[in-house]
Formats: sequence, C-alpha cells, structure tokens
Amino acid sequence: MAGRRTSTAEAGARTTPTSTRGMRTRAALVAAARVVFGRDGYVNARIIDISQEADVAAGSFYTYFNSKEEIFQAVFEEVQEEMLHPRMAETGVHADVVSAIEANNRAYLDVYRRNAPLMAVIEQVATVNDDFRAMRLKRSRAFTGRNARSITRLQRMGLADPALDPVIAARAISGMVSRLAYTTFVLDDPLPFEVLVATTTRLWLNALRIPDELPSTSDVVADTA
Amino acid sequence: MAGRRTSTAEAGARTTPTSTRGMRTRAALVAAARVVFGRDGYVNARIIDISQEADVAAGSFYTYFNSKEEIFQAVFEEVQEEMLHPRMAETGVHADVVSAIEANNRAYLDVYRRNAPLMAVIEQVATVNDDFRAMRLKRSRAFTGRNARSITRLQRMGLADPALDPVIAARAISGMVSRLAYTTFVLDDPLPFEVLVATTTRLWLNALRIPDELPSTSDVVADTA
Amino acid sequence: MAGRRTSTAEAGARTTPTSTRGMRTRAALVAAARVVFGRDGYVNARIIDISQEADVAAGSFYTYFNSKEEIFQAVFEEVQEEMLHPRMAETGVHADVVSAIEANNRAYLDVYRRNAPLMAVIEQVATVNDDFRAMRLKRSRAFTGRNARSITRLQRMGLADPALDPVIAARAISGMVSRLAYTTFVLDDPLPFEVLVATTTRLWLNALRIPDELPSTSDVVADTA
Amino acid sequence: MAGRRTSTAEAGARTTPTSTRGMRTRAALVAAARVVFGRDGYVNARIIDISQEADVAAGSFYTYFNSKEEIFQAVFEEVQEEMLHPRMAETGVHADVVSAIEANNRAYLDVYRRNAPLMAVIEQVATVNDDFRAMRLKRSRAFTGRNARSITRLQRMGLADPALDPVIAARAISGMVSRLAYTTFVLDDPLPFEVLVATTTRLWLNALRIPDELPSTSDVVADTA
DNA sequence: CATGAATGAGCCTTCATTCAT
DNA sequence: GATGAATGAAGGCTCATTCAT
Repeated sequence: MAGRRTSTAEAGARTTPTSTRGMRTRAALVAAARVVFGRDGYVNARIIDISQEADVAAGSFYTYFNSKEEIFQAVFEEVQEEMLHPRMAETGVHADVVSAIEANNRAYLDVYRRNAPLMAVIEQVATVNDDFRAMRLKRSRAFTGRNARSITRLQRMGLADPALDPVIAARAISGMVSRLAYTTFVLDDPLPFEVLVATTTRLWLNALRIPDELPSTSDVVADTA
Repeated sequence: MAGRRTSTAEAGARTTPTSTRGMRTRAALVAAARVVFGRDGYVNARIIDISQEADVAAGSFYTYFNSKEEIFQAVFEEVQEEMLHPRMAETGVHADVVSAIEANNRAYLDVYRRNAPLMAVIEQVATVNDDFRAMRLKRSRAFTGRNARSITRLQRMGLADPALDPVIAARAISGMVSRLAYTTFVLDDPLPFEVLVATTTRLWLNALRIPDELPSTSDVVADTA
Repeated sequence: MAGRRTSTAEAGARTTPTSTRGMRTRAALVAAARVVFGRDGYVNARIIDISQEADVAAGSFYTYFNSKEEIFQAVFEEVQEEMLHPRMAETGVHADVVSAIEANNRAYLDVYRRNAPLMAVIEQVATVNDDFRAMRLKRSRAFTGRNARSITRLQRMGLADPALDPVIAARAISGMVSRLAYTTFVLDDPLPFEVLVATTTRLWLNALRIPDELPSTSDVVADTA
Repeated sequence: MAGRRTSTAEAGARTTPTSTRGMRTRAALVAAARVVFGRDGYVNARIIDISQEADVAAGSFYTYFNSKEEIFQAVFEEVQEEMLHPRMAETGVHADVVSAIEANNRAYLDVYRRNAPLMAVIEQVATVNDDFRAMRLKRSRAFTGRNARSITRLQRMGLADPALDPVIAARAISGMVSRLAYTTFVLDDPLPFEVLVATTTRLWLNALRIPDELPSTSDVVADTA
C-alpha cells in the first residue's frame, strides 16, 4: 500500500518544546515576529524575514509554527496580555465616575501608544484574515457589553442621558477612543497626550450627559475596544 | 519580473484612451475591480481576477493601468465621488443645527452601508500602502478641519462646551461615526439603521453639549471622515 | 471583506488552450514528460526537469497541468491509446484459436517492448499513488473479464480444461504474460523475441489444455493486462 | 545537507552495536521500519516516522543506519528469511510431483498473503532503486534457474512438454504465481485461498503438460520468484 | 487595441542529516 | 549511546508583467 501522505504532512501541531534551548528559540522567533510585523505589516512580512531577524535558519521556523498566521496568533496573545494588564498605576479604585473614566482612557491610550506599530498590524490582520476578524469582533463585543451595562446603570441612577440606546452608545464611545488612538498613533497625526486624555474623557462624559459634579461611585466601568 | 513586495509600477503612465472601445474596456476594468476588491479585498485581489471579471485578456489590463495600486486609485476616486455627493435628498439647508447634523449622519451612514465592501477595502489599503495611508490622512484632516471650525464657531456662540479642544473633538466625533459604521457594516455587527442615526446624532450633540432647543442656524457643518 | 483566497487558488483545472501555440507547448510538455518519466521514473521526476526538457519556463508547466500526477495522467492516456491500438498488422481475424492467441501475445509483447521504460513507470505509479492503483485494477479487471468469458466458452465447447476456475485462470494467464514482459523488458533480462512469443503462446494453450489440433474458430479473445 | 534525489549514504558503515541497549534500539528501528514501510510505502516513508514509531530520537537512527535504503535492506533481509523458511508444515518431501508443486504454491501464497504490505513495498523499491532492482533480478534468476533445471529433467523423463524452452517457461510460470499473489493480496482483488492454490497448481501442471497420473518422484523443485 | 501564452523571481515548506548537550 | 533542535538544500507553486501574433 502507499497512500497516507500523498502530499503535505497534515501539519501536525508544532509543540512547544520543553528544552531550554527550544524555549529560547521560540521566544526569539516571537520577538522577531513582533519586530517584523511592526515594521512591514502582516501582509508584507515574510517567514524568511522573521527567521533571519531571529537569527535562525529558515526551516527552524517550522519547528515552532506552521504559518505566519500561527506566529501572529502568538504575538497577538502577548499584546493582548499587555492590553489587559496595563503598566499604569492608575487603574485602581476611583472616587468618582469621572476619574474612573479618565484613568481608563489614559491607560488605554498609553498602551496603544506604546504598541502603536503592532496595533496597526492587528488592525490590518482583521482586514485580511477571517479568523482574526471574528476574534476581534468577539473581543469588541465583550468590552462593549460591559460598557453597555455601565451605561444602563448610570441611566437608572439618573446620571446618564436616558434617550441613548446603551448598546450603540457603548459601541460608539468605545469606538471613538480607539479610532482616535488609531489616527493619532498609527496614521501618525500627533497630539499632546494629556490633551488627548482630557478631551476623550470630557467627550465621554458629555456624550452620556453625565453631570460635572458627581456623587462618589465605583459603578462605572469604562473599557475601550 | 515578479517581485511582489514593493510595487514596481513606475512605467510610462498609461493614458486615458481616446477611442470608444478603449474607454469601454477601461470602464469595464474599473467596474470589475470594484467587484473583485469588494469580494476579495485589496491584498487578495489578483490582476488576473480583475481582467477575467472584466472579460478582458490579462495583458489588456496593462494598457490602462500599471499596477493594482493604480486601478485601486481609480476605484477609490469613484467611491470618493459618491461619498462627497450622497444621493440623499436631505443634505440641503437645515433649519437648525440638530437636523443639519442628523441629515449629515444619515447621509454618511447610508453611503457607508451601500458601499460597505469597498469601504472595508479602503480601510485595508490604508493599512497596507503608505501612499494611500497618507492620502487618507489628508482627507481626514480636511474633514476634521471643517468640523473643528464649526465647533469653534459654536463655542463662540455659547452653544458648545468651551472646555473642548476643537480639533481633537472634531477628530474624535468624526471617528466615532465612521468607526461605528465600520463595525456595523464591515465587521457585520448589525443594528437598525434609524436607531443608528438617532443615537449618533444624539451622541454628537451631547458630546458638544449643544442644548436641545436651539436657535435657527446654518452655522454647523458636520462632516465625517 | 477578505476571505476566499486565504492561501491556494483552488487549482482551477488548467484548460487545454485552443491556440496553436498553446497546443504545441502542451504537447511539448507531454513529450518531455515521457522522456523524463522514462528516464528518472515517476518518483524522481521533477517538474523542473520536465519543463526544461520541453524548453519552457518552470512556471509554464502550470499553464497546462496542476501537478506531476496530472501530467502523468496525460502520458498514461497516450500509452493506453497505443496499447489499445497496436501497430502490428496481425491483430485481425484468425483462422484458429492458436493463431489468435499468438497474434495477441505478439502484439502485446511488442508494444510492451517498445514502451518498456514507460511501462515500468506505470508499474511504479500503481505502487505509489492510490488513484492510479485503482485505475490500474479497474483496467485489469476489464481485460480479465473478457478472457474469463472466452475461457468459459472454450470450456463449454470441450476445448479447455473444465477443472479451471475461469476468472482465476484468466487472471493468472494474463499476469503470466505481463509479468514476463516486465522481467524481460523492464528488469532487463533479455530473451529472443520470437522465443518469447512462441513460449507464451504454448504455455497459454497448455495451461488451458487446448488441444494442438483445433477446429477453426474466432471464439477466443486473449487480452493481456 | 538535504539532496533527496540520489541517496548520499556513503558515510562510514554504522556497526552493529555490541551493547545490549544498542541491540535493542536497532531491533526497535527495524521493527518500526516494517510498520512504516508497510503502511506508507518506501517512497513516502520518512526517517522521522520510523524513529518515532520506534520511540527513538531522530538522530539515533543514524547510529545504526546511514539511510532509508540501508534500513530497508535490513527489513528486506528479514522478509527474505521468512520467504525462504515458510512456517508451513507441508514443505517436506512429497510422494509425487503434483503434491510437491501444490505444497510449494500453497507455501508461497501463504507467506505472500501474510506479508502482503511488505511484498508491495519490495515491489515498489525494485521500481525506484537500481541496487534493489539488480538484487531482485539476481534472486529471480536463482529461483528460475532451479525451476528451469527441474523442467529440463521432467522433459527428459517424458513428463513435460518438450516444446517448451525451460528457462522461459520457468520464468513465466514463476511469474504467473507471483503476479497472481500481487494482484490478489496487494492490489486487493480478493479470491478464496484454496481456490487460488488449486488453480495455480492446476495451471502449473497444465502449462508443462504434466500428466495427471504420475510416477512417484522428488525430482521437481517448484520455487517461485 | 486585444490577446493570452510565456516568463521567472520570489516565497513557502519539507525533511535528511548533523552536532552540541 | 541517546537526544532533539538546528540546519539549509531542494523543489513546488503563484502571479505580476511582457510581447509576439
């Protein structure tokens, strides 16, 4: 009999090796991918570039990943991790809605700024790859859902414009900030960071008609996606 | 020659043909490009696909265009044209700021919805191609500039929140709407159209703190980019 | 949207072009494939070798065929054609069973001899590729079926050993000749052609116990697979 | 180094290890090779597959063998051993030619059946590798030579058709059986075993025109290759 | 102008083989 | 001896672009 492997070897999932050397090489590849993706974008990045940047042979790439898509996945997860655990101090508990929102906006904008090239790539991939588009949409929905619930709560407390549809408002406001970050840091239309924070916060509050003077609260969650 | 990384496309500019047949072929190619770009995205679209969709030989493409980039340019200009001259009746003069903004949002969202696949492509291209990114930024700035001047005017008239930086506010609010359109029509997270119009308008007014009851005015221009 | 062509282009069946030039190139490729397959075997033949032998660029191969398997198919069909229409005069109507069988054996052995390298390749492919193995088995069965029916007829006429299972006997005898051809012409253990013809014919007759002196008949079909 | 066209494999002959561990590893590799060759065929079998099947590191393979060819050699020798010493009781001395031939056919077919996948591989290798083709031819000739001498003897005793060329007849008849075995067990066109034995025996006798009732003899050797 | 076959650079992916641990 | 990650040559395939008809 012959059969079984007429062509491709079914791309058995490359396993993360336990050996120290393997871990190091894998890490080098992911780090290199960050550089290359950030520099060339997802579409123009070549496996060869990544291997070279990582100082390994072309074939070594395939010891750890099956495709560009797969290594992007790994890079993406790293960035996600950073996004979820911003390095800023100010994400703690806040005395009032205003400073909660501001802290959140600041944190988001800061991470975005620091990872601008990769954020651009993530944006691009959502545009090119169906799987990532779906993944991205799912993540957006999660964020938006939380914000929508916050808005509903504020509306019930009489603190937010009751005429607004919470879901759309949440989506719109989140989008406002992320879009602004994109324009500013990716398309590179620079603005002073603090003005950015102040204005987004102000717009956020205005948009919901949250009164300037506010009762102390920790009812608000203001995530951005 | 192959070289798919950097687009070569420097050869003698293909001229717009004088003959009727030439005009027809060129038009067929642009129309085909719309279809193919809309279906496959910019990155995945192949010259061959466009030629075939246009029922034209592969080589004929180069009679009119030097590259994918160049035919995209042509498609882009067509779409721009539509965006600037929306087919909706309501873009006339408006009695008040509110209905001016609403008409504008409605018009924008409507065009976006009708051209969703191509809007997605434009988004993708901005991501892949430096020239288009620059072009896109320039267009954004023009729109934003007008909006910023409107905001300034409203602030001077005491109708808009004076605490806002007009430029950033303009950019943020425009972005809010375009982002929402993107999510809704491209990422395909559907929402009822009228609710979309009402909510964006409301958020726009809120964000600027424009009072509900307003003096008649034609002072406001609310473009979106 | 993106999608559709994330990786391979679905390998649209290469069409046989109508243009003279195209026909010529395609023919050149098939002819080259005959040479290369005959020289290197199926497994060791490279697309590049075939293209070079045909004096065309590497990529041109794919204008006409999607794979080595596909061009082999084409070569195979040509050989089949020759096998079914041997160039020998003697395949006409025969006065008796003996000369019918002899003519058949002679024709078969002659074609085999002339196409020896390709017969070897066909043998090899049946060994490597499941589709061809199936194809080969099917063809064998067809041949064998006809022979089995002839044997049954001869048995009824009292001319062939009634103790034999016609199907197995047919398969065995056909195999005997094809195997001998393989050993002689492919493994290259040379024998005088006429002795080969005489002996196979004799063995064939003996095996079925067909008497030496025979009534005139055209009842026998003796194909070999 | 890669070079998959011509097997390199000239490095210093790996020695049979003296240590117990070494013996065990080597044996595991050969056993694994049997499995892998039988499953994937020679061409598609990869060194990695064999190592994995043997639960041994990829590099360990080269402690014992220089190439796929070399380990195949080892497997082949094992199979040869079995072919030469069939496990059937009936290969003893026989009262008459008929039962000698029948015993021989039965034994051959039985071994073939039990080793069908490997027989297929051996067939394939003869097709791909010149060294093995030569080896195979040599073995065939040895078998055939013995059979040819038996036929000559029978002819002299007036027991076999004197019109037959003993060498070709021997080759043809041996081929008949091996071919039948190939079709039945490898191409998988199944037939009842006993019918197979009876028919091959009958055909063998018929082909040589050995009379049904025979003097006792041990003059016949009927090997098959 | 149109045609469509031919070209060939470029990137991907596999896997035999080596070698430091 | 065993391990398994690293290497890199080899070949497959695609598709932008050219050019003879």
